[in-house]
Amino acid sequence: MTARLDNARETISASFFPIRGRPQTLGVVHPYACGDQIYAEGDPAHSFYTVISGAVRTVRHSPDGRRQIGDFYYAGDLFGFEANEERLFTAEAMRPTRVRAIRLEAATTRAIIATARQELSRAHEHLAMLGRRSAEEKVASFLLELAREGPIDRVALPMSRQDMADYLGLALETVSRVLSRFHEEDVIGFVSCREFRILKHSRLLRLASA
Amino acid sequence: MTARLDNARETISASFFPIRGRPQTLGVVHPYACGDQIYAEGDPAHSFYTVISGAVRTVRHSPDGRRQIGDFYYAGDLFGFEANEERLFTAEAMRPTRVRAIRLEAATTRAIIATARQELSRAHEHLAMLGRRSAEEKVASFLLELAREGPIDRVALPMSRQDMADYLGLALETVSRVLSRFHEEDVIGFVSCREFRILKHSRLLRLASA
DNA sequence: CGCGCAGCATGATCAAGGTCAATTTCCGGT
DNA sequence: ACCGGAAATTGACCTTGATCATGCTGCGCG
Repeated sequence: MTARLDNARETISASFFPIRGRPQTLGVVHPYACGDQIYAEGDPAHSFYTVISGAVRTVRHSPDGRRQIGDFYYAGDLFGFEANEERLFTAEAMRPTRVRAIRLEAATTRAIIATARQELSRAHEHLAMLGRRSAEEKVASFLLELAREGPIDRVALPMSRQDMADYLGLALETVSRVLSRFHEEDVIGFVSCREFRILKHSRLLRLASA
Repeated sequence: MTARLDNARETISASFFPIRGRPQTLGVVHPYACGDQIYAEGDPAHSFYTVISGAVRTVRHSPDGRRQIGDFYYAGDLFGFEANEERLFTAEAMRPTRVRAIRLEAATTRAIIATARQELSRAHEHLAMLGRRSAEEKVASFLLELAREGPIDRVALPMSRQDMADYLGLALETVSRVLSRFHEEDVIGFVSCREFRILKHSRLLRLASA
């Protein structure tokens, strides 16, 4: 999310992941196919996870079927630290994904705090994103967020329009329309509908106005 | 930051929470008048806090002046645990308030995790509140939330309509209108404009449909 | 005791974005 | 290469809630 977060991530990796070839003794690796549940809302929360490869989303359904996405997680990200005994969100693989599950009892306090920090940081960013902002602003900052690491051309959109919509609190069609408008105005270009490049970075920044 | 937390772990032993009547020696008590800043966006985050009495809100301003409220905190609540080195929100007293500040180095790991968990839990609740919900649903669940502890009649609204609006991602006028409608339909009754009672609890629950 | 101000309520208007519906495009499987 | 279904785009229309404007109410204070 932020540079600081990136730092945090590296710090964690340093302390928690294999250091200089030391064997990875902690945690169990699980593979998931696209769409598989990693855990479900209501499950007991005994572990947290690191994404080895692939992509994960956390979702929550309201009784009337509306969907809210908590966050998206990619390789290197930590997820699944819950504030409560039970899961509040369901975690699903968005494509073939490998994660390492770390039981809370087995984890170091330091790793737990690091995970909590990252989750909190993400939640706060997401909060700021949802409050009183226009569809254009939401989509623009979302695209910029995606493009943070990696080159500005050929940024992947690992999620569907529906996922983006449920993350941003918009309708699928609105997301699509805003993307089309950005394309129209050559702010972004589409390689395919799941991959874009930023053509006018400063313009996009202005549109996001975060 | 990580280094500091690490230190904290070693510094442990002095348990922060009152365990079996042992006096709380840790932390410094600060009094604030209504409107005072406890900390500001951008400040270094070296402490977290417990509310002794009064009420606190955390706020964030976007460049164009829009305001987003992170959360409201009352007596007994913990707040001010940041995922980053710097404060992302400003904390302000909403009326005469006393807080206890605990420096991170002085805090136990346990207290830090407890704070992080509470903050994360609140952020997630708030997230679910902001995504794709109608004004009525937002206001209804907010009122129910306020009434959670304490009796159903005479629930205090410690914040202004503007604060409620900035918390829910609505305009002040919308909040006012929805409250009026609830009043109209005898779902709630107003003692004064800052104090209400729930008349039709089940109806309010249905309106919230969380 | 009334003045003045801040907070709240309410009314009229309008635009952003949601909804419904029809195509079109993208892909994977045979 | 072709087909079929899912995902994405696009259009027409309508609802929700924002905005602007005005009036009301409670309350601190000279």
